[in-house]
Amino acid sequence: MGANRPRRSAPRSSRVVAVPAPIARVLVDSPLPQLDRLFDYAIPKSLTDAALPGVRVRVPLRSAGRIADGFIIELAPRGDYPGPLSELDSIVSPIPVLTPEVWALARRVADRAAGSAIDIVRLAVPTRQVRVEKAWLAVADRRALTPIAAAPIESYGEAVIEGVIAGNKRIALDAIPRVREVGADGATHWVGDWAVTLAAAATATVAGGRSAIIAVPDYRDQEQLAAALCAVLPPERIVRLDARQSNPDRYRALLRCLEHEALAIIGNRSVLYAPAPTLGLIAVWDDGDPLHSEPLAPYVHTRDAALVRQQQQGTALIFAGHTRSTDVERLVEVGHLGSVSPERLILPKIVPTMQQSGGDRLAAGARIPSSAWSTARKALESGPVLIQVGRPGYAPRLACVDCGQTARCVRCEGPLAQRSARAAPACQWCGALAAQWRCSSCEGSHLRSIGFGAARTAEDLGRAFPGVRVVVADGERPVMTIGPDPALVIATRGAEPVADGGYRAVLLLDGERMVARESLRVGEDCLRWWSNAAALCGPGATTVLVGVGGDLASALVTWRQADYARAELVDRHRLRFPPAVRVATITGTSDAVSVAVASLAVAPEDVLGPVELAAGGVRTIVRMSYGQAAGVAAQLRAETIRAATSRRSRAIRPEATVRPAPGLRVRFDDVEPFLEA
DNA sequence: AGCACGCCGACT
DNA sequence: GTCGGCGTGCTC
Repeated sequence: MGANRPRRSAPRSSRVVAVPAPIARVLVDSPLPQLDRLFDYAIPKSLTDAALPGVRVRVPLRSAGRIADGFIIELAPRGDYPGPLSELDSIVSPIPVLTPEVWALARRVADRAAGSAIDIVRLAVPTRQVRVEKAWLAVADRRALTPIAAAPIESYGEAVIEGVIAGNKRIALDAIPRVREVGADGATHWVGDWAVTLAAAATATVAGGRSAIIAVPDYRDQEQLAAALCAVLPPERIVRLDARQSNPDRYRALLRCLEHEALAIIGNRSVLYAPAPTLGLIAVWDDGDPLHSEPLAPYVHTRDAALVRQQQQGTALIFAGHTRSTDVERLVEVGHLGSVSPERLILPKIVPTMQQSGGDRLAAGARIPSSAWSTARKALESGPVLIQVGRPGYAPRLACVDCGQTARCVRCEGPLAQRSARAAPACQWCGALAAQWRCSSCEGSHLRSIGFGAARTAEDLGRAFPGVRVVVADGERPVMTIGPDPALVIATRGAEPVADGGYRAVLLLDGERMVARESLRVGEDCLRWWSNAAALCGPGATTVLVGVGGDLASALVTWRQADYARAELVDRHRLRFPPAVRVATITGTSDAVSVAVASLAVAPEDVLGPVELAAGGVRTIVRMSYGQAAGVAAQLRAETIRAATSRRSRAIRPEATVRPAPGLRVRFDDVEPFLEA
């Protein structure tokens, strides 16, 4: 940028002197990796006033033969492009919706992930809504908002969290496992204590004249946080910004973020890309939840976006949770994050129960030991009881009566399951009803169910506790809250409602099955699911963990999740597994992948693969140290562009048997396929 | 992605 | 002689 400064110093009477016609550098909205850079455009006279950095524009793009969308990133007196410049076609809206901070974040985050900045910008900036914009512009007088008074943040020692915020420190924060009642506008809500703490932290930030961004994994968490915030901040200080909103709502929220007064901005993962007036705090709740991992390219995790933005803007940073992800533990160990725990430990009462049950003859009895039964029975006298199960539906798996083989769809080989007691068995992949099912190995035609889904558990428990209300909460039928009256709440992990006053007891079922799952993160995930459920207990309530022993059970019982993460990380270091190392998953045509991998400066033992993919093409996983990652990402980006521009790969094999997706795809830090490699 | 430019075979 | 095939490369 310095090279493009005007040559002459500005004359005194600037109005009469012709300024050299400035050019606009534009980020074009195109999915093509080779267009992920700035293009210079001349600014026509009619647009000089409105052509400001951050505005959405339309520009001609020769080869696409059309007008493309884009954003002015910067203005310069002259460009370095030697050819003749095209002119900006038009300015979509005069509002600079892409702020310099968000642009810098998008660029850096995309570079780290070997992806396109525009893919991040698209998450950051919703499309323009004319009506919303007009309404916003019509509010001419933006009166100063009333100042906010900070209340002390409880339970973490005097001024500890306030010090973190004021000193722009970075910490991992252990949340307190209990529920609290918060009141706003006469109504009261029960929320996790974590929401109260983060709301208080946001308030302290806003009171200091700075904004706070808080990212939560899902809508249920967002509702809790919103309720806690409403109790301590006026509504004009709170902005919600998430993917679930309609586009007009998102645009309205974005415009509010462009105002100048400090705000508390909450939402799910993409909230990290919100513009924020003087950002002072970034907080992430439960960073181990997979919902924090962005499913769209370039697949940037909330945690990474938070770390980059913290570094760029020098804000305070809080990763809060009941458990500690190995990723956050690693950051604590390298000294990037401090660690803050509650002043006084509040431990939920947790009892592990290795299997073998009392003699209840009901089906559910087979997996609920008698001690858990009696805990539930007693607790149901005074309030709601939570039963956490592993799977939704009725029968999560079906098998052939005759040979025991898992029943599979005749069309696509997907596993069959039963949604409810009366539903016909159907394929879990393609949804086809298995009407004329025949066992593929023994020709049998009768099915039996394997395992228990939430609906089946509900049915059995309802029979065991006649007259008690039974509520099923899962991904399909979400339940946010439960009243204080006795009820059996059967919820799949992660879908547990918050109960008024907390649950009187919590039963964690199917643990054995959850632990048996093949995944790098099973341990972390299970501990997180169980801890989050146990944290919903009311005072004195008992959590029973059924059928699991060992390190996981003792980490839960002693409530020492950080110790578990530490031990887990030692193993990951020994095995060179993430997050001890970073990994890049490279997929594409066999040629493109092997050329790309060969160009990387990594040791041969860190190249895992290639493996053939069913969809065609191959996949190779490359692991690297954190120090190597920037170089590897840059190289993979160059290879992606090369694969996208040279068409030889397609021409060489016109009659290939399976047609793989053209080009090269790169994804960083996707741990799921790691074990298969 | 689209679209123009460019360098070799059948054509009025 | 030239019309047009698609392989190659660029997009301010």
